Amino acid sequence: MLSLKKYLTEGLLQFTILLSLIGVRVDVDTYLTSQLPPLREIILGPSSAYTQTQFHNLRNTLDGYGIHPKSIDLDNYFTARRLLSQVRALDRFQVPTTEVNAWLVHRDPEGSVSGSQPSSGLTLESSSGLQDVTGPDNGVRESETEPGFSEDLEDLGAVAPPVSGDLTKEDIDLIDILWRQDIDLGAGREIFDYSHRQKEQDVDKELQDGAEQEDTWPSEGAEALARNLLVDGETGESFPAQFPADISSITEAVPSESEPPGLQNNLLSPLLTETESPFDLEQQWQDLMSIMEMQAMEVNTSTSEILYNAPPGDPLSTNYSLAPNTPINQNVSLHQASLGGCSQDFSLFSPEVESLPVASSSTLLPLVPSNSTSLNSTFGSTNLAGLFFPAQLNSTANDTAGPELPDPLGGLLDEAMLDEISLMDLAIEEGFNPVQASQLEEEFDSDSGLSLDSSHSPSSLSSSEGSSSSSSSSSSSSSSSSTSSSASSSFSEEGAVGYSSDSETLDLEEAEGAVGYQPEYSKFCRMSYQDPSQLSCLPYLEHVGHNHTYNMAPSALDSADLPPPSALKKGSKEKQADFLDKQMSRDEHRARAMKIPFTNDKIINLPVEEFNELLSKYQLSEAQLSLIRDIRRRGKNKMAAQNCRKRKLDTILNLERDVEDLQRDKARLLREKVEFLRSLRQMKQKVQSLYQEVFGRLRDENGRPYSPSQYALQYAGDGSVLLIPRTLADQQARRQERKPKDRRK
DNA sequence: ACCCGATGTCATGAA
DNA sequence: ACTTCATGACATCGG
Repeated sequence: MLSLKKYLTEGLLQFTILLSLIGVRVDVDTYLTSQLPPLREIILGPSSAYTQTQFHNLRNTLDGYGIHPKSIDLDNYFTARRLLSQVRALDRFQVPTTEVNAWLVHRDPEGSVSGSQPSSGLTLESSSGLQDVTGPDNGVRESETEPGFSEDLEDLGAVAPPVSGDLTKEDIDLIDILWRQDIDLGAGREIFDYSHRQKEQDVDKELQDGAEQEDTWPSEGAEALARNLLVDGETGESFPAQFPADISSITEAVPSESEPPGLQNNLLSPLLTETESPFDLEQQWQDLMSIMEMQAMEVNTSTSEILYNAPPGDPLSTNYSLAPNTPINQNVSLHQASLGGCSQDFSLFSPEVESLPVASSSTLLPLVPSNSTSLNSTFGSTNLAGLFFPAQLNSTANDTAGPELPDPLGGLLDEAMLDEISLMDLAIEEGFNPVQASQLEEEFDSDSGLSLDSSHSPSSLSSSEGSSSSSSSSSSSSSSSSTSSSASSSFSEEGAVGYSSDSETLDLEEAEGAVGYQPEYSKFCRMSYQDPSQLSCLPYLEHVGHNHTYNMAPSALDSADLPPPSALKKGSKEKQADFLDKQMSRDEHRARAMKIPFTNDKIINLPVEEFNELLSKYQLSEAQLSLIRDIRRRGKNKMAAQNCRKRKLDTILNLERDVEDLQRDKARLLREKVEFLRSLRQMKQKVQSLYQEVFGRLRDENGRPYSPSQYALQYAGDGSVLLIPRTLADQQARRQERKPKDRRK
């Protein structure tokens, strides 16, 4: 029952958290499931975590709403999906190690492949590790995961110092921080702004240095983050600069590397593949589109200059500029980049808009490569990547698309994202109240703590009761189990209290770490163990029974059962003797006064039949019989009371544990949410960059670039990409923006 | 003297 | 009807 209850509660909690993480959007599953396994493997590489996901279920639900396998969102999608799977797994049972492994596997390939994203990979891993911490092995996990996390943070250049490894602590702080972040992150614009600015500031320099990027990124990324953050408030409207900057940065970065085409492919392909946003793809896309549109509107002038007027020295810039001229492989690249999934989300454009751009080849001309059939075909197939890739690159891009998941751009973005995340994490951790963490830990170990305390308290008593040692083993074992339940079990089941020294040693050994965590527990344990009635409960322990203690008192009873005084410890001996004398239950005294021929233990613990037989053997007066019955009643009630109290304690302890577990799970889920948001940001950034590239390559009939202020790209539900006037785009963007907000409310 | 925790006891209800 | 158990309430005891 308890397990089931716990399971349900945890499941509900996790589910709730999951919903919140997803942004209360249930369609996450659809996104996740929509993805094709092979793609996943290609992109992410083999990972146990991914393999376990069930595609078929989700696919069914997709029905035309699915994400294109090659869509840019795949990466985010997979991550989200992985997270979901993990979350779900949590409901059933928590296998920390597996989770951690999954993260590592997933991220390593990216980091390694994309030199530009080392930090991101690290952060992801670390975050995942932290998240995974939950579970029975908390301590171990924490220890294991945290180092990585801290490292990641350092790599990222995170300002905040690594927090202690305590998950609980982190979890607590994380929750608050994450929630705040959610609010902040919820807005897609911020992300974009951030990404743009980063690109502007950092990408240019860092991208150029292929190998150096990794090293430089963390610090710069952090700076960029800071800048972005500052700007974010404003960014809703300050996009203009970003647009050009991004493109320029990309162009520059590509040339910097030895092989521009390869780089481009890497960049594009990874971007496309990596982005997987299972959850709020629609929303994300909408936000992205709106942002992009806004940016285009505002920035177009500047962007156009930057994009089209790339620095002469930059090969990339030249390539890009040329790219429009060479429509060749755009299709291919586009397929890789596959925006199809996105296109659905971008349903913003009305049929009108679509018709316009499509109809007018002039507007779309740049997009429509000679090779490519129509824009719709290329884009519809979900490939915007082609647009981004130069013709030269395109060929390579196609081949490499799968393996090259990590792209320079993605890496850059990821890093930037990671920086933010790391900062967030740090903040969270910092926010984490050490006291709380310590408390959590103590609570965690409280069980063991109980066992220890129990052992101690009994020890003093044990001296008095040498004979009880036999029972002690059982009691000790139960206490040693360390869980409150165990303690309870010892009471209820055996009723015998472990007074023997053995029990103490065992408890100590087993409960080592937990010692002294919570005095309360110790008290509880002691209470439970102490009671003599427990001993008396067992017939075979009668001689040792709780009455037994009274018997032991030298003066008190003349019963032969009493253990030799020698057995008692000297110090405790007298003490106990006095105690026993005084304590000698009133019933004991009364029984003695009434000259009852048998021990109270027997009176209390004998089965009814035997008890009746016993009574029948003696000629007892009414007063004696009455007393005996009262003794029996009181004795039993005493044990019952003890059991009841023990039960209460157990329930309380269990509840505490459950609370701790739930808190841990919550913290982990929040962490996962952060990571998910991170991936979402990355995706958005990638999409934005792609958008910029595509738009930048568009040329009108005269071969001149379109003005971002006048035109914008629209993603149709069918996967096609249309070039439409700004006014229309803005209108559509506004419409879509409203919907998501309304949903949330 | 007072408080508090532990324990015992009683009354009551349920099984 | 009797016994046992569970539990709230109260009393007691010792620190």
